[in-house]
Amino acid sequence: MSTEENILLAARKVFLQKGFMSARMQEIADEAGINKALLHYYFRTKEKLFEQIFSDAFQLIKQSFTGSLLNSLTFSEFLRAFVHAYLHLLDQMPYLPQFILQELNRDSSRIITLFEQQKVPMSAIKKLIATEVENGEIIAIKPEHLIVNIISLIVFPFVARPIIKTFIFNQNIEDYSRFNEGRGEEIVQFILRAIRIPKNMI
Amino acid sequence: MSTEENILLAARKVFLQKGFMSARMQEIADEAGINKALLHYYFRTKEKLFEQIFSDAFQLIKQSFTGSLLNSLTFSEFLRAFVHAYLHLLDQMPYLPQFILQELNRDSSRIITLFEQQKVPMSAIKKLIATEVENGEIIAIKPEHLIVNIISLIVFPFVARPIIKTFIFNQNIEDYSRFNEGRGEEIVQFILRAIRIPKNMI
DNA sequence: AATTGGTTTAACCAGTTGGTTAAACCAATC
DNA sequence: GATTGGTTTAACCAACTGGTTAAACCAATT
Repeated sequence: MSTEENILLAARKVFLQKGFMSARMQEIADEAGINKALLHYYFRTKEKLFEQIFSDAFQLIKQSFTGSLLNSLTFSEFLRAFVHAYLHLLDQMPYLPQFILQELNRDSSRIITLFEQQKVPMSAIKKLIATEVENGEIIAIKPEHLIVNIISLIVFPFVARPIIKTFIFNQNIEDYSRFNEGRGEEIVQFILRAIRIPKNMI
Repeated sequence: MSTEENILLAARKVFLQKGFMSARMQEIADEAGINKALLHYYFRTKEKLFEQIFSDAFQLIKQSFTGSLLNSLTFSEFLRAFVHAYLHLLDQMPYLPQFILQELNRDSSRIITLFEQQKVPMSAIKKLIATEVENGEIIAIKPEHLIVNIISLIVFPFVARPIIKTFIFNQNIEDYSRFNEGRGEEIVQFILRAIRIPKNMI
């Protein structure tokens, strides 16, 4: 592993857990097993190093979205693919959402740069949903609400992990991990029930 | 308004927007229209001032939960009351969730103190849900999942506001505020549809 | 008139941070 | 064997932070 990759790996770990403000260049150097001078030798400033970590992190999320979209013809196909792809990513990087949200709230002007760099095919999924509504496959729902609902159900439990662990599971780790195991299918079924056409054959 | 209240108001504004680490005592003093010396005269340290803001903030959330629970006999009553009470609170303090989550992720040991101070009647709502499941009023669902789902749908859009504004609404403020207006009933109906018993009278 | 308590001003301290620099070191390459 | 480039060490700087202090100020109270 090259020194540069080594630094990026260490920086990702520190930045994701601490955020930009609380992250310390010294800690990144320690984590990478090098010294601070060499850190600045590779990435001149903290800001430059952070930029790379941040845009890489966002791209990971984007990919789980676009990937699921490309491989799906129906909405329910997309839903199941996306939920599991996203959850799989978050299992490996549980600090990812809080990191992204924290930094976007800290400096919301950053999102403009991000928006131009990383084009997310939002109109495609909106269209897919709208079409299924028109065809009577799912109930009438605004695509924006449905999209927000999906992402909320997936992401929020990770952002609120400490609070859920404590106030809902009383710090019982077993109960909590059992909850997490079934979470994916629970989300999929919950959403499918909420948007299916009721069969009122009275 | 007393100086103390004045300081607390200013501190709340700054802490909620910036978080503990990024908040500056000087900025709080400026916001309160006083100087830094007087700030330390009232609240000896930054930590002490923060503690008060934080526990006050958490209490507000707790109250919208317990209040809705006390005034409801059925789950759907609780659901509608809670969703609207919570959203009403967040309309006034949109930075509240991100603040709480950020600080709990920064120092998760803080949550233990919080848990002992602020007892949240979680078992009551769990029981209410379990009873309705047994009585066949709603579909079989684990209370933990349902509770997490409710809170996710309410809170997440506030935490992810900049990202939703940009990637879903293309910075179109009108579309976004129209989305927010209908959000409360959208959440209620979405959940009710997801947990109702299907009437399969074939 | 004297006292009191909230308040301001301004300077200061110690600690930490991101960043820089110069010198030496060392292994691979030429 | 000389050169080169990555690397370390250690010291340093300027800026900023939370916090303290002493002195003066001022309005209300006694």
